[in-house]
This record gives sequence, C-alpha cells and structure tokens, in this order.
Amino acid sequence: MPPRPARKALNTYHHGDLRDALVQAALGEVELGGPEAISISALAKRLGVSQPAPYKHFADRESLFTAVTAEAFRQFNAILRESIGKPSRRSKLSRLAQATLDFGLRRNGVYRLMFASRIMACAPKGSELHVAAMETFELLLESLEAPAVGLLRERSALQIWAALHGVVMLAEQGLLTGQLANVSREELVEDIVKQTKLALAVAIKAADKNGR
Amino acid sequence: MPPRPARKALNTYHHGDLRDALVQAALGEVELGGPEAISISALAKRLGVSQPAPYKHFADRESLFTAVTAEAFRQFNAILRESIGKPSRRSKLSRLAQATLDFGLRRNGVYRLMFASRIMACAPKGSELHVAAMETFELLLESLEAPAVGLLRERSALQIWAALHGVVMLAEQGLLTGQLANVSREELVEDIVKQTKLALAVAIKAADKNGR
DNA sequence: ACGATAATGTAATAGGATATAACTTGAAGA
DNA sequence: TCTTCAAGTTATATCCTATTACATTATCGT
Repeated sequence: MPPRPARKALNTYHHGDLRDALVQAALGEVELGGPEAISISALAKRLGVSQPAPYKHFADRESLFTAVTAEAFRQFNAILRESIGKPSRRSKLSRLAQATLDFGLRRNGVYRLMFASRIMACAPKGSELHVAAMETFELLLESLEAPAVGLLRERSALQIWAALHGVVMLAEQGLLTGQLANVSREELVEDIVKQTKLALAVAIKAADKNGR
Repeated sequence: MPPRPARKALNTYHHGDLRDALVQAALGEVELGGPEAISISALAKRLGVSQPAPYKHFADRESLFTAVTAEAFRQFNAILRESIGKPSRRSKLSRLAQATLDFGLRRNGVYRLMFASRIMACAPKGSELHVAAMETFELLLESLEAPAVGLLRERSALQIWAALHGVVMLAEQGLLTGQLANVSREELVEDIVKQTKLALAVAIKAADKNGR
C-alpha cells in the first residue's frame, strides 16, 4: 500500500495528490525547523517528484506558505474545539488557554508560522487563510463564557489572546528567567485567565452603573 | 566627508569599520522587509565591498543576525529608557507600554527579529544578545512602580509584557477586526495597563492577608 | 469508444545566495 | 625594516528558486 492513498489509483508519473502531500510534508518540516525550514526542492525530493513539480500547484514559495499556514490554523482550530468541548471541572476558557500554550510550545515552528510571520497580514479577507484564522478567534469568543456582549466581550478576548501569545513567545525564547523560571507555565496561564475574568467582571460592573 | 567616519582613515581596499556598517545596514533592511530580507551579498554590494568580505566579520548569516538583534535590543532599550525618564502625567508603566506598541508597529520588521525568531532561544546566557534582552526586562520591572517585590512583581511584569507583545502581533496581522477595529491601539494598551495594575493590587491584598 | 484538451509531470537551464579556499594588501609591532 | 596578521579580493562549489519547453496521463464531449 502506498503511503498516501491518493484520490485515484496511479501507475507512475502522476503523483495524484501532490498538492496536499506538499502541504502536509511542509507542515512537518516547519514543525521541526520553523518557517525558514521550508524548501521547495527538499520537499520535492522527499516526495519523490522532480524539483519543479510543486510549481504546478503553487505559484511560488509564498503561496505554499499560505496554504500551509491555513492548514495549520485548521488543525489548531480542531484542537481548540476539542479542548473546549470535552467536559471538565475547569472553565472552557482555562482549557482553551492551556491548549494554546501547549500547541505554542510543542509545535512552536508551526506556531511561529501562524502568528509571527507576515503571511497573515497579506491574506485578503475571505481567503482560505483569513477564514481559518477568524474561526480561531470565534472559538476564543465562544470559550469566554461571560455575560458580556459586543465590544466588552471582544476586548476581553483580545486581552487574553494577547497575553497568551506573549507567554508562548517569552517562554520559547528563554526569557522567563529569575524567579519566574520556578513557576510552571500552566500556572502562569492560569494567572492570565483569572486576571482576565477579574477585569471583565469589573468592567461589566462599571458598564452596568453607566447603563442604569 | 565620508558617510561613516570609520575608526581610522583609509585609502581604499580596507573599509575600516565594515562590521559595524554591516550591522547598521542590515538593521535598515530588516526594518523594511523583516528578518528574511537580510542578504549577505546584497549588503556587501550596498556597502561597496566584495561579496565574501562580510565573512571576515561574521561566521555565517546566523551570526550576523545575532549581532543585528543585539543592536536592535540596545536601540529599543534606549527608547524605553527615554520614555520612562521624561516627566509626564501618565504613569511610567503606561509610557513604556505605549512606547513598546509604537516600536512594535512602526519598526515591525525589527520587532519581529527581536521577538518572533528563534535567535533569542539560541543565545547563551551572558552573550551580548542575552544581556541586552535582559536589560529590556529590567526596564520593564523598573517602570512597574508597584509596592510588590520578588515573584509577585515579576509575574505582573510578565503579564503586561506578554499582553503587549500579543497586541502588537495581532494588530500587525490585521486580526483586530470586528468592533475592535474601532478602538485605537493606544486605548487597548491602556486597558492592559489598567488591568495589570488592578490584578496586582488584588494579588497584593491577598498576599497581605496570607502574610499576616 | 475516441480523440481533443487540460492537468500534471519531467528535463534543462538561468539567476542569485551562502559559504569556502587561495591569494593580496596594508598596518602595526618586534 | 621586516615579519606578521587582520581584512580585503577573486574564483569557485553547492544549493535553492523559478521559468521554459516538452512529455504523459485524465477527463470529457461527441
């Protein structure tokens, strides 16, 4: 049995599902070596096709990057969805936060491709990539089981999202030194969750007072 | 007058201060095009030396990256130091936060080199780069004019630091959509500052209760 | 079923980047 | 002064991206 079933049976010559195989293989490379590790020719060699074959599916390196990033977001979304879905005594938000931290550290190469490159900035609204990234934010909003709505809700989501990303970045770069090194990352994330909830509660109270 | 004075006068052949010129020129490139924009041969051409000349000063591309990043941190530190130094009705923390946001968005290429690449993770303790990055964190701690000490202080610093980086990342990538798009970045940062102060106050209160 | 055509491969090649090796120049000290 | 070393140069190997022209298979209308 061939490694990838492919959509249709094939003799030789045609791979059959090269586009998808490229994305998956590239994701593997990124996982190990970060975004810079993607090399069209290396991927082609690894998949047993000629070096220019990938260009039949992607106009250039950038284009492959975009597709890989979109796939990464979809995988990430699946993980988040699962994390907030399964029953637990901890809050949805807490579970989503821990899952994000876990993903950010364990699959840091992929994480950096998703959040630390300029690919996202170039993705037009409505593109495969933009849609996938938006869904991530939707999941975050969903996990924020708060009575707040509209802007207040979004601001809370932004705060926790930002803080989470920051922790991943700092942890990955070894900047959690001093006494912080003795605190588990899980605990730091829990701090963030608590802090966000606290701030949201205060903000809601203030809004109510104004609203009345 | 030559563009760069150089340490010693020179006829031709020897540039005189190539190492420093490379770092500065590379920083300029990064500012425009991000970390990937650094090309040894392009820099050499731009500085009017032969393509392999840079290798007399840097073992490889990575090595140049490291030096450039260290310089970027020093520049960033100077900006932060100035921001918390000048008198203002706003708190030191608020000023440092705004300065960070400004740097992160206006010099995003440099910012990404500093915080979103894996260079830092490879920098050994005590290295030029590590020292410069540590100083940044020191400045942050200094700006946190809080009664807290030790771990509590460091945790607060981490939280605000993380949240700041997150906002820069999200803003740069166009992920501040929905109603968030209507809120100025300055305001979002101010939210973060307030939230951190609030959380710290609560934590101190709790610690006092336990300590007594 | 068949034949045109589009999709998907390959080979050959141009161009640019990193990096190394071997040679040259000029400055600085014994 | 003469030797030596740091800092340049030219030449070259290797790798990667990307394009062009050509080959092969799939698909679809008739």
